[in-house]
Amino acid sequence: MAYTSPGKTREKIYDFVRERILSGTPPTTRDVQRAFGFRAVQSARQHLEKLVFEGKLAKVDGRSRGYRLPEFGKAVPPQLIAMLGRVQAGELTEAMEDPPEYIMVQTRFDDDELFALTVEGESMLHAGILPGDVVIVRRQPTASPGDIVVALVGDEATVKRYRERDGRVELHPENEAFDPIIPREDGAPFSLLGKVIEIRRSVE
Amino acid sequence: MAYTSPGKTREKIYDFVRERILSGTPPTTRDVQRAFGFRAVQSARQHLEKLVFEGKLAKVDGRSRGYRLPEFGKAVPPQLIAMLGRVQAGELTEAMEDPPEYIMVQTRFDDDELFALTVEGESMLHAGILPGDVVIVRRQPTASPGDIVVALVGDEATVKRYRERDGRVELHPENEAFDPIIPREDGAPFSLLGKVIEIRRSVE
DNA sequence: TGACATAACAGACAAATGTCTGTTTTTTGG
DNA sequence: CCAAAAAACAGACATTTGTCTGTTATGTCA
Repeated sequence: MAYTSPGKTREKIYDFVRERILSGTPPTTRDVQRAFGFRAVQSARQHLEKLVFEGKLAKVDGRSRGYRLPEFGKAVPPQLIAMLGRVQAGELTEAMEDPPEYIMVQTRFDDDELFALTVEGESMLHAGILPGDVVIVRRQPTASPGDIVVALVGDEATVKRYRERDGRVELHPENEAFDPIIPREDGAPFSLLGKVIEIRRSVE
Repeated sequence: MAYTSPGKTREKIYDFVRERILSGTPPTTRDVQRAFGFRAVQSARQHLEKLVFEGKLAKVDGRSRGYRLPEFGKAVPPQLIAMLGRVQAGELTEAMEDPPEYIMVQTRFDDDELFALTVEGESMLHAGILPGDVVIVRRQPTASPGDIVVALVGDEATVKRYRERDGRVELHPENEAFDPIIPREDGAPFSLLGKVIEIRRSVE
């Protein structure tokens, strides 16, 4: 490879490695070599080791594809969580799609206490939650008044604002066209699935 | 390792591998061997290959740590994009925070044509965009009527609905309390920064 | 019980990958 | 221009990892 001014190529290598780590497969030393057209492995290795020395990359010695992003030590690591779909027999199951879909989130919660769901209906319009929005939910059996929660009412998953009134749970829509759900009153089986911690909308 | 009934161990291996892939480092055959206490590499390999055959895992032959989640072949790779902050001298610059903040997105667009921004104000309330929401924006100099765009009006970045009327550009809020902005009329310098492609809200 | 499929083991080779020593070329900065 | 630093190259060895052939043990099911 042609000679470049100090740091120039290193920066590109950093970008390349970062990209690869984020996409799920850290590169091997020779991956980097090939990607940059080095004629010697050592050229790639030198840059990589320097990046580690500078603290811009971390590394597990001796293991293949051992480069990591250091900031993930302290910062919130990205996690993939499953998109859940239909409601079946009283519980949410993975969507029908054969390849189950995942979305990437960054939270301090553990990924197995999280799931995501596509919102149907306009009952939370005034809370800024529209049909088609994806909500990311943390599984928890209880909630605090004011929380936006996902609950199973009958065999339908629904997103509502959690309230308490006279010691009873109430699920409030945020749209005048809908009525509050007062679980024990209308006899529908009720269970709290979790609390909404993030909302996403794609508008391409 | 003790003998187990058919499929039993295989299922656990699948969970193990999936976990490892999701957490960023696919395991090696011998990682699996060790994790399950097999005394032969082939034991692990046999299970892994069968999982691939069943379609539950995908694999890049010959490469180290070559196991993948099958759905990931086509999925969009995640990217980190910069959170932009204040408006300075007519253009958006990176927020003051020393460690520049990044957020992870998955889109088909290139990461250097994307940026993210925190929404201030309630002018897009009825479009489900609240103060504090993060919008992910694709830089583009033009837009189509109906798009939600980010524009620089004066020296303030603003999120509005893009409209055209009599061949003139209009920026419409979605909240009666605000008035449309008709750029060339009130003489304020105007430039279109880009189009909003995603909205995110954290509600922890 | 016996035939068959599956699970697990043994040992080895080959390819990929990490690592090393030393040299040459180019850039940088005074 | 010169010395020092950085970049790139060359070639090799060691370890890790993928892969293979064949064998033994255990579970399944009629």
